[in-house]
Amino acid sequence: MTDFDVPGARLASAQTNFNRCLRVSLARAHQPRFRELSARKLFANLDVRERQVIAGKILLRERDPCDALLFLNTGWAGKFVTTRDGKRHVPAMIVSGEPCNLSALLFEGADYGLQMLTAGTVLSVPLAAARDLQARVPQVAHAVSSLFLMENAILTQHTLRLGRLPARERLIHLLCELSYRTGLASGSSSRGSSGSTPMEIPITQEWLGDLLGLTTVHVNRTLQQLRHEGLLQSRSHRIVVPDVSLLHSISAFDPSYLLSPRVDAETLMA
Amino acid sequence: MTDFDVPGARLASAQTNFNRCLRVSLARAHQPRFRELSARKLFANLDVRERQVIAGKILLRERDPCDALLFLNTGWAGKFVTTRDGKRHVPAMIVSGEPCNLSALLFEGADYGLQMLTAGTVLSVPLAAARDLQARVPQVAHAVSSLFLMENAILTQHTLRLGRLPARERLIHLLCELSYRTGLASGSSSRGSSGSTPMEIPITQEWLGDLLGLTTVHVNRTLQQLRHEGLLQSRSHRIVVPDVSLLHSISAFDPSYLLSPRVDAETLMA
DNA sequence: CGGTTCGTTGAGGCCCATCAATCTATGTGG
DNA sequence: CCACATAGATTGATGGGCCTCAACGAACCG
Repeated sequence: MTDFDVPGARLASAQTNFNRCLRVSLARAHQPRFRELSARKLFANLDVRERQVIAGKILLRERDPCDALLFLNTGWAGKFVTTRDGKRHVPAMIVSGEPCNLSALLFEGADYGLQMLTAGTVLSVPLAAARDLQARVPQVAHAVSSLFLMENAILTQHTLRLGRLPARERLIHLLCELSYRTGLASGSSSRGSSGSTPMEIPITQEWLGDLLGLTTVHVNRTLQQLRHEGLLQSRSHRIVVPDVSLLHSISAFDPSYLLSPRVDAETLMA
Repeated sequence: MTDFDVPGARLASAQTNFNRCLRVSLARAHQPRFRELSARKLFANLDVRERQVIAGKILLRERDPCDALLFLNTGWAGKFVTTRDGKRHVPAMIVSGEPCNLSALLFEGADYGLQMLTAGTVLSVPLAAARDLQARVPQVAHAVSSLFLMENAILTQHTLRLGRLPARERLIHLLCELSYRTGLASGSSSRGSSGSTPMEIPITQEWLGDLLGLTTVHVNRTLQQLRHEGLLQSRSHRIVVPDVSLLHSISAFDPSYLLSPRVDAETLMA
């Protein structure tokens, strides 16, 4: 159950990875200006640490105070809360490149826990420094708002899934969203050819259930159904979607909430 | 279906009402410094308009562009989205004093519609001016982030309701949240005495269903159950909770996500 | 007073939860 | 190298919460 700072040579790249995370997050929020802005100017003096963590590692306990802003550099993680009757609820997944505890910037103590689903690496920025930057640099403040907005859009869609979709559609809709968040949207196959776009999600059926408001038993049966339809395969700890575009074609998934044109940061900063 | 700018004498108070809305929003987000900061200094030159609107008025249509930042001054409103199969989903309610379309600050076009549940008044700030302010004044940027965070926390709790609670608890939990958001928390009876705290919510059972992921039929039956338990009365368009503290006592509702101490703005602005 | 919206009630059925057992994969220690 | 432990996946039986369809009553409004 140990994890450790990445030593030596890899430490030098912590700063680089942090910038990459910010670029990923902000590019996803369509703030193109930040791709260049952030890297050199804004975060040059930050004390970014990179940590390797094992699968199952709890990065943050519910209601624990926290003195760092975390980004997930590689791997998969999830937020969780424990209800009074002992059940677990998962309000959100976190994929690589996304911020983990944005609320820490404004809120003392997270209202959720944070656990790794896989092994991976986590970047951390001292909270005081991050807050200072947010307060002093308008571009940073704007970037923070953009990230909050993205989380809001994702949460809003999640309420739609939970409130309005039956299990099968709930699952498909989630998989579609994750395909976009991991950058594997159907049309954007990196090769120009018309090859299928595979996606692999390292998640247990228990996590899926807690995320989708279903029991593991029903998640299992729903997965079987989708397996029989040829939409996915599932092994232990793992769901494989051989062709993401197939999912998109049958789900009428509208990714605009993840992609819509935002106000260009440039016009705001002028 | 007409609505109009408030003429003459009342127009003069638009600015005042806007400041009140900001104070309400930010005080709720525990940013005490803003109570004084915002009123005179920050928003002095904004062209705030106040509009009276009738019940049922659609303030914003889904996917419509929008050129104003809206605050709900008085009355009740709700966000809604229409699913592909024609059903309506309600991701959030808006009570007086809360921002309506925060996302407009960063996002071209809302991804939800906005409708009044009651008659009321709406304050609007030209979007360009609001964005300018957000970009130039760190305090405003920080305030915006605070408001996003508050929405975020409310959405997160909503996913817990939808994903983990049965109809009865879902409804009670919602009522508890609304009691806090309207400032009618059980303990905070304005008179020091131990009188009961009543709350009145002007909402139809159809809206409740679309908000809680239930059918109107089942909302109706659940309300009947709570009525028989003496927890509430419901008339047409209206739910009355005679004693909010009763609800709180049976629901184990934890309002910390609405109340927890935030980072004081003062320390950030120093 | 007629139309429209909202609320209410009943019958029937399905989706999904619950309970419980079995199976598999993985890892661990003797 | 095997017995054992553990976590996750799978399967079946049963039941209940909530949906669906449909009709009627009640309140509101022009």
